[in-house]
Amino acid sequence: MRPLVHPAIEDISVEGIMHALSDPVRVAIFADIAMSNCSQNCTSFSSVEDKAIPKSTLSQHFKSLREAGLIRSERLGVEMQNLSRCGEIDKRFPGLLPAILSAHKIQNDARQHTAKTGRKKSIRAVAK
Amino acid sequence: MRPLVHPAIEDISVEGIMHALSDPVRVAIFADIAMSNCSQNCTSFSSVEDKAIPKSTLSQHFKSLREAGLIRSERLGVEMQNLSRCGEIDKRFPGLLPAILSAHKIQNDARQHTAKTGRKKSIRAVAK
DNA sequence: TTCAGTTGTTCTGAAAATAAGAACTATTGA
DNA sequence: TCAATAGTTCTTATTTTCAGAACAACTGAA
Repeated sequence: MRPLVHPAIEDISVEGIMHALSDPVRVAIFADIAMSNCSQNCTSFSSVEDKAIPKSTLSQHFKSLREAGLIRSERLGVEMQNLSRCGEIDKRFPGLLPAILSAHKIQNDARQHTAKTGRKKSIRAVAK
Repeated sequence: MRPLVHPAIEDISVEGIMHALSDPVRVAIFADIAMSNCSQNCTSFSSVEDKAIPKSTLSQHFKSLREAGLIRSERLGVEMQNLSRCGEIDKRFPGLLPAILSAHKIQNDARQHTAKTGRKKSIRAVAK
C-alpha cells in the first residue's frame, strides 16, 4: 500500500480543483467534509440519489479529492480521517471554495424544492 | 449544420460549470471572453504556452463552454460572436464566477512570476 | 454566377480517463 | 490465529477527449 499523496499548497491548481469538483459525488463528499469539518469515512457514502456507490469507486473519488489538494487524509487505525484543506486554499485563492460550496448549496436546495413540488425537470435546452 | 444549443438558466449546473472550467484551455478562453466581455473568435486561440490548438479541438471547447451555459454564441456571418453569460449566472449562483476568475488570475500571475524568476516548478508532492 | 478564401462544425479512429467487480493489504478485536 | 472491517489496487469494459480530414456556410472578388 503506497503512501498517501498530498500536493504542496503552491502546487494546487484551479483546474485541478475544478476537475475534482466537477463530479456530483465528489462535490457532495467534499461539501460534507468542508461543512461539518469532520472526518467522513471513505467506504460509507450514498450519493444524492441514495444509490450505493461501490467502495472501489469511492476510494478513487477520495483519491481525486486528495490529489487535487482539497482534503487531507490520514490513516487512523483501520479507518481514514479526512479533513478539508479549505483554510490553506482560502489563503491562496480567497473566496473560491466558499463560492463553490454556496453555489452547490443553492443548487441542492432548488433541486430538493422541485422534487417536493413535483415540477418536471426541464431538460429542454433552447436551440437557436 | 445543427443549431447552437444553449441551456436555459435554470438548467445550468454547478457540476457543469466546474467541468467546463476544469480544462486549462477552456478557462483561458472563458477568462478572455468574460474579462474583455468582447467576442473572441473560435479558431484563433493559442493556449497559455503559446502552442497552436487544432481548430476542431477549439470548436469542441467552445461547444463545451456553450453547453455548460457559460457563453452564448451567435453566428455573425462567417464568424461567431461569443459573449459570456456571467450576468445571468451571477443571479443564480452569486459570486461563483468572479471567485473562479479571480483565482485563475492569481494563479496565472504566480505562474508568470515563477517563469520570469526562473524558479523550478516544484512537482514534489509531500508523501506521508 | 461561380469560385476561392475564411470560419467553424462534424465525422472518425486513436488515446486517455473513469467505473466497478474481484482480489488484495492493513489493522483491530475476539 | 482468525474473522471482521476499511481501504486500496488490479483489471477490463465503457465513456470521454483529442486531432486530422472532410464537410458546410458565408463572403467578396472576378
